[in-house]
Amino acid sequence: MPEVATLSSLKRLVQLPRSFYYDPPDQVARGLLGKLLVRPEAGEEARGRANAGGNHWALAGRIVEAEAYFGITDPAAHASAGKTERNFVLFGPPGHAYVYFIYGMYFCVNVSCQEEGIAGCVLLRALEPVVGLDIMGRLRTSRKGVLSERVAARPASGPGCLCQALGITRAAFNNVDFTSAHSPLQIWDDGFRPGEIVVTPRIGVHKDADRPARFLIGENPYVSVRPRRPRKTMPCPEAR
DNA sequence: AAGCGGATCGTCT
DNA sequence: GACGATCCGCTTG
Repeated sequence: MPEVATLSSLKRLVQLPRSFYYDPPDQVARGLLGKLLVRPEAGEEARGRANAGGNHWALAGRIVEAEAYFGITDPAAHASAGKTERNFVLFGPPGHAYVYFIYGMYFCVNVSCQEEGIAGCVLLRALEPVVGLDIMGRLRTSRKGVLSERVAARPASGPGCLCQALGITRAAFNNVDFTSAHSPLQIWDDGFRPGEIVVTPRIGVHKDADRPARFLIGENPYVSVRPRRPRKTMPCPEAR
């Protein structure tokens, strides 16, 4: 099912123009479902472990899950406290990559949207591999050289997994322009249109935890499968 | 199926 | 000095 194409075999590809990214985050998140996140000639820039596939390869995956973050008015958003050294990309022009480091170990990538000065964004949470499934597996291989069948089959299902599978780091990708023809990270439309779109609360979010802002393609096996957020522990009134 | 703890560190209080 | 827009492996039911 995955690995249906090489990059050059894909037809009718159109890189999303800047104008696509001016809409509000929830609208952009829906619009991104079904689009292709592409690293053209990824091997050119890859180093070390990331270069395991050789010198000339491309990676592409279909976006099947994304979350909307609503800028300074959204308590769950990184932009809620205003512009900082970390999140400045969100306040710039739309269609750029905001990459941040999380839990001391992982990266996550967002697509900035809305006009300059307005800090809306969309967190990319899961891809269906389309080009380079084998390379994605190598990039997901642990330091100990372990690559489970489960991970190899769904290497980009989760925001941290997605960045690892595509070799996305903050140093190399923060603030890159998705709309540039020469960008190392691009978003293309190949004509695919998702069927049913499902909306749920965002994953791992505690502030404004019930807001429906996570969008995914229904029935798609590559969406991240995560446990429901832990139930609040209720204090026992008898205990003192 | 769900819950936990460990790994690991930049960012902001 | 505490806390994540996470992931994985192990334990428990």
